[in-house]
Amino acid sequence: MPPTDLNMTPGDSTRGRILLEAGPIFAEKGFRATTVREICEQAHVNVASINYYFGDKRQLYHQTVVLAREMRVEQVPEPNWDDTTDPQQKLLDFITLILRRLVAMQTEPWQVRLLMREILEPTETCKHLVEEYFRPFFDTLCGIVDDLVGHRLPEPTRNKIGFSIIGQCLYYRFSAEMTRLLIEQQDYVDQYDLDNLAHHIHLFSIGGLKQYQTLENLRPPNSIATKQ
Amino acid sequence: MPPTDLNMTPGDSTRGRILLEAGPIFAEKGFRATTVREICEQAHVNVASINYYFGDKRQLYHQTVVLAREMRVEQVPEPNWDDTTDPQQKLLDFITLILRRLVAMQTEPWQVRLLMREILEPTETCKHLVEEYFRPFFDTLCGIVDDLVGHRLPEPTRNKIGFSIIGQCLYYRFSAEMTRLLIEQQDYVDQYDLDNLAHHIHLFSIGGLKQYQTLENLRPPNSIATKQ
DNA sequence: AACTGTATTAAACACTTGTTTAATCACAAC
DNA sequence: GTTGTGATTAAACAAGTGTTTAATACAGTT
Repeated sequence: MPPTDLNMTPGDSTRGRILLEAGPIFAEKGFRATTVREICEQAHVNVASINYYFGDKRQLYHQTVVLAREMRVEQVPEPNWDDTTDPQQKLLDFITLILRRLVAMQTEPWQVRLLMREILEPTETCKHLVEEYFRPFFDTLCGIVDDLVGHRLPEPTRNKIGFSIIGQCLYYRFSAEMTRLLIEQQDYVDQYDLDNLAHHIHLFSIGGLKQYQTLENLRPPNSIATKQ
Repeated sequence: MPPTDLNMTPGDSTRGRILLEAGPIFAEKGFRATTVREICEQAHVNVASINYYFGDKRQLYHQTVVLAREMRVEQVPEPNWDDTTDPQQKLLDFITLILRRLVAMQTEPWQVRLLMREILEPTETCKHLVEEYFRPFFDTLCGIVDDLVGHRLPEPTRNKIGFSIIGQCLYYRFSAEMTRLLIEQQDYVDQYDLDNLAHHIHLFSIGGLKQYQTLENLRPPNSIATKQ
């Protein structure tokens, strides 16, 4: 029976080497388009090794996604807050955390690409990802929103505010390549760095949140007039 | 030489039938994972027909993307405004237009899936898409933002506001499947219908825009304090 | 009826895919 | 030294890929 390499630094063993070489390739080309032969060539192992260590290609993919999440959490740790931390500061920190960990401006680590693939086209692996990672992440954001609004919002409303904040951030990951076609290349480098973007999204979101601080905006949308 | 079917209703001819059957399959599985044999089987044509009519698989794909855009514009026409239309109403109409045409809540027409693929992983076809479709679309939004803010913003700032609005909308397309894993299935059906979402995004964005109506927030982010 | 150019077809081609097999290697235990 | 066990290998396998070819069918024209 092949070894499982739990709690070991990948890269030392043959199994770990496969994992670390497979990750970037899966991230770049997706599960289907990636060939086991390319992975094995990169890792300098025989084509049979993948089936020997992981059973099949699918289980290897699953393991790379799990590893990607673990590495990303370690690479970009959460900010440490205490009871006195200002909610506005918390929001800015949180936006910065998303941009750093999941958007990764300019650069694009393979771990990020892989996780984005799971958001866009979830496989079985994504359920694991949501429960272990995204849900606690989102709950943290909802807590900050509650503090900033100052009173209890209906859950769907609070969720939508959360999605508005996350959506602004993730735009720069999902639409990055198209955005580069849309605006001046030089502007993109100069004006869309991490701090600049975090500042804008924070400012814009604080404004959006203010709309929900007054109770009058909480009524449901009664007969919105839209054409067609 | 095979016919080109310009200005013809697809579906009548063999060529048109291939195009209409290829679209949904490319949308569902992507270019690479789609096989010409599956397309030909669906369209009840011989495997050689694709090469006969389109040259190769790639050119067929390009034509399906162009067709998808044309159909989507026709299916969801732009609202008609005049000089007296309120900018706030314009913004709501525009948000509704994005949600209808590009996000398509609940349902997911193959044309939308195909266009999203081009945003996420642009091929050569995307350049054509940006110039013919996305750029004028985005310019319209920027015009509305200008009207609402009331004074001239630096272009990168105005663009970022535009991206904040579009980002909130596209979130519900890109992260739709993951969001369904995150929140109650029933809530998603009840609380995230098109009008409800348009209302929230409109309200939230109006708040965000107000932050830029006062000139004081226009200074660059000077030394934002973020951990790590 | 013969010709012409387009449309369609079955079959073959050359190549890549994930997986399996059986042989070989390395190395510790006895 | 022999044995045994896990690691690694080259080779083969079976299925699927996009594309090409050469033959055939079918109109419309002369």
